[in-house]
Amino acid sequence: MKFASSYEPGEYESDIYAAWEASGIFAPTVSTVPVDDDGNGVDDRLEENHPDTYSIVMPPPNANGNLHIGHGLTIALEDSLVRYYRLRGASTWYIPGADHAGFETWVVYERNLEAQGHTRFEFDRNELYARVWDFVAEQRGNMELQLRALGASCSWDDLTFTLDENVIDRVYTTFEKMWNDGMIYRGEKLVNFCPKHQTAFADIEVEHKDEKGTLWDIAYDDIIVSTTRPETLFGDVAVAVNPEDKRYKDRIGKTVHLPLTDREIPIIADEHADPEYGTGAVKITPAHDFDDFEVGERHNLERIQVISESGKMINVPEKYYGLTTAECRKQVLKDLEEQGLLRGEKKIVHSVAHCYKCGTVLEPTLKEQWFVDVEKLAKVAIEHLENDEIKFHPESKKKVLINYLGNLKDWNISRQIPWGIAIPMFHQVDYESSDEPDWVFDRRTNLKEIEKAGVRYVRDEDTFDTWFSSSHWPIVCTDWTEENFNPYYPLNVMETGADILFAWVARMIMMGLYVTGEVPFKDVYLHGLVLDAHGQKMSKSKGNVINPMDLVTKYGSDAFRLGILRGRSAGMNQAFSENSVISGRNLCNKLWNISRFIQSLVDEDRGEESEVSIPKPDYTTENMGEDWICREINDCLEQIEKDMKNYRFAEAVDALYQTIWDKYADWFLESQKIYKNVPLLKKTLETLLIALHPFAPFVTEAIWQNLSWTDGFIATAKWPARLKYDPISAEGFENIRIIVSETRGTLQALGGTNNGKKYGLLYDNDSLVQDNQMLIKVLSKVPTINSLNGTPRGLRLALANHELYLDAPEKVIKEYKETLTDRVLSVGRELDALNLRLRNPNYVEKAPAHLVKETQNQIKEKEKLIAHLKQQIEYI
RNA sequence: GGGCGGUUAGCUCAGUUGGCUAGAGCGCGUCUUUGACGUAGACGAGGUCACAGGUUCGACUCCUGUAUCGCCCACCA
Repeated sequence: MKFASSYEPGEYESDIYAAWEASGIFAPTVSTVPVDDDGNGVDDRLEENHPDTYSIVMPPPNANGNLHIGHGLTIALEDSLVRYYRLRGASTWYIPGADHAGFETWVVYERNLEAQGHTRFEFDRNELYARVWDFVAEQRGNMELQLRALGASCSWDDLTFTLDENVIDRVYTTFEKMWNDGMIYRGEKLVNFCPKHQTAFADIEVEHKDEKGTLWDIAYDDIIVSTTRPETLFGDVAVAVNPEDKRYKDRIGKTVHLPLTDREIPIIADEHADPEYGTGAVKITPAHDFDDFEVGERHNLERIQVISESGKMINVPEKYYGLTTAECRKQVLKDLEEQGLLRGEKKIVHSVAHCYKCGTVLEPTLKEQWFVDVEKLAKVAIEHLENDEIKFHPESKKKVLINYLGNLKDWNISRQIPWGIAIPMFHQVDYESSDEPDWVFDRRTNLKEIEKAGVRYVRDEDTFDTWFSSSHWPIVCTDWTEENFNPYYPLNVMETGADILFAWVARMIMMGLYVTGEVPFKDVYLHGLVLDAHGQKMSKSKGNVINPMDLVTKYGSDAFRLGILRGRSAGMNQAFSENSVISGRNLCNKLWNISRFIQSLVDEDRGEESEVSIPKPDYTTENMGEDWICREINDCLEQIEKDMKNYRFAEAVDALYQTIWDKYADWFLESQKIYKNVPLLKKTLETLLIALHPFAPFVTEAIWQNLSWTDGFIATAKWPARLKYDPISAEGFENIRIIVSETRGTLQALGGTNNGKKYGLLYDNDSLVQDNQMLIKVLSKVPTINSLNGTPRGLRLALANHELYLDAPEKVIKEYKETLTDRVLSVGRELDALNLRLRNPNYVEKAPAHLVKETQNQIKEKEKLIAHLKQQIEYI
């Protein structure tokens, strides 16, 4: 037997994936190389007769890491789209990637290095780069196996690593263009610097946390300033007061004595000083505070660096030299206290910048770095966004993004870590010796030193911010070039986490427009965070992390995918629990058993068929149940098509659950236990399997391979066309469903056990019941169904339009009287509400006619029902 | 301070131009060895749609306000 009594995903999944991969079906069918079939020199794909393309790039997971739950969601979403469009006949290109994860990987590597008793300073940059490369190569591969286990139908030959040559080439080309366009500049600015990791960060990488701190009041002569960082006073170059502040008006332009030193510093007027806060006077330290830096710019003040990159005091009186900032603060406070200059302290809560990786407090540090002037980039991006060239899901994120771009500051792209793409800039060694520029662009970053026009240049040691290269992702993955038309660019959709809207999506849009002149993708779908079952953020410290691979092993890949897609909508953080995966597993098993059952009917049927080979008969519908299921399946297909277009994954999955389980299995298949229509069973099963395949690729393929009549892979099947059926007959089946449900419900309500076995059904003068008596009997599990000849007897079922009785004894019926009375009351209330609505002249006048008519019909039905119920009560 | 989002059943969530008796999954209760499936089937209980106003014939849906939870950005000497 091919079909075991339950579906065991572990027995099928890896073989199925291997078969898919070996057959090459994940590769796109339309190439990126121009095609000129008719020799007219024009790429023929520009015309309409070629298949559609569908392209999507995977946000590259860390090359040497493992997949976490967010990746699981990413793959479930993206692969469902890709498989769906593949079934719809598009040339799909799902491009996998691997991220060198510059900083992340570096942190892990440096930790290893330190564990072995080494430090980064023992090696030069090239050596370190080579060592990390080997480290990553050793660890690599895990995540790729995990992507396969999740069923990702990506084109493995096209896997792009963020340090691949073509990526670096493209990044250098862009950088060169920007350099020539004057958009790159080297500036000494304050940067967020992590003293532990010895690198700077972009604003976006900084994590702000509220912390308790102290605000000290210090006397600078007669002016009291407030500060949370007394140790930086050695870097003070001014005291600022608000120009409107009357208290200090006549002091502006004068000087005060800087405590603990012999320096005089000026009192300046600047809006930055808030008269309401503290004493209204602020010390200005341009080298160690972002606001002060700007004040310094405005007033052309000196920048005195008093904290080194390793966090030690420099350029300070000898007493303080070499102390850590914490030690220095203590000493300064002590000395001020002794001199009577410390005038007060207050506990406050303020937000402090931390390294998002190690939690160390970031030190604003003066550094020479490469910056991208983002003004033009942001402006162009905003124009295209406002022009609606990219559709966002959820829609609201577009506004958020435009708002962000409107306030963007210049982008620091220098990082002081060796693991990354080297910045292709070289500076002159001997500045005096030539008129050549100080800095030159050159791609030969494998060299430390180059010579140009007889001048020696040395390479900048820094590497690019990863987001600078990542922002090229749609361009590099699709092999976009300046020369050729590329049918895969722009991407159809960019699917990624809402948390990197600014860091990644914003930059891809700016870079895509800058490099290609086009937006890099047509749609953006952003998913929220996967939270634990109680809506809490997953974290190692809380111990509530769910590993997707554990769930795949336990319940199967399909179960995981179905489970994580359910109840999820774009942009929303959503809780996730094992329960939803269990429910997915159950659906897979259900479908498996449906298929097993149908295969057994097909096997039986074959024996009875004549041996003469006649053309394969198409299916036809022969009764109401068959017409009905065709209608329901068609509705389901329509729903899925609409949902996929709008990225409503959960709704599509829901529609499939309901159709397969509540309709196909519970009603149609049950009815087929009496009337078998094997061609239709085959056709409908195929349809449902294909429709579910994007979401549950493995079980549908496993079934497809086990069925006796199907060919090829379901993964490359054709999306089903609508089924043919008789709509009037289909609607008729709804009556049967009402009759059966009412019968079942009444049997349960009668009290006692196993009533279904005890009481038969009687009908009077009802052709629908007469024509379908077998079906009604079997579905409602009554022992008999007969025409009532003569006086009605038993319990009349509460159906407005059908004369149907349960042949129960009087005693049982009497006990049911109360239930009937309750029912009359409740139907009565519904009737009152309907009547009220209809008695409102405004409703009758203004509501659409079909609604009014519907209300009238409902009233008729309810009235009839009440009459029947009352009649029954009296009869008892 | 600016912005965004949530508040619907015990839990997690749907509810798409305002219109059938507000739905699903899980959980809960009762019953059931039925031509596949107990990872199942049948039936059922459970909701003042956060609150207060407003618009409308009609509001979970639109508007205003309040409460509450959460996120993002900026600022915090």
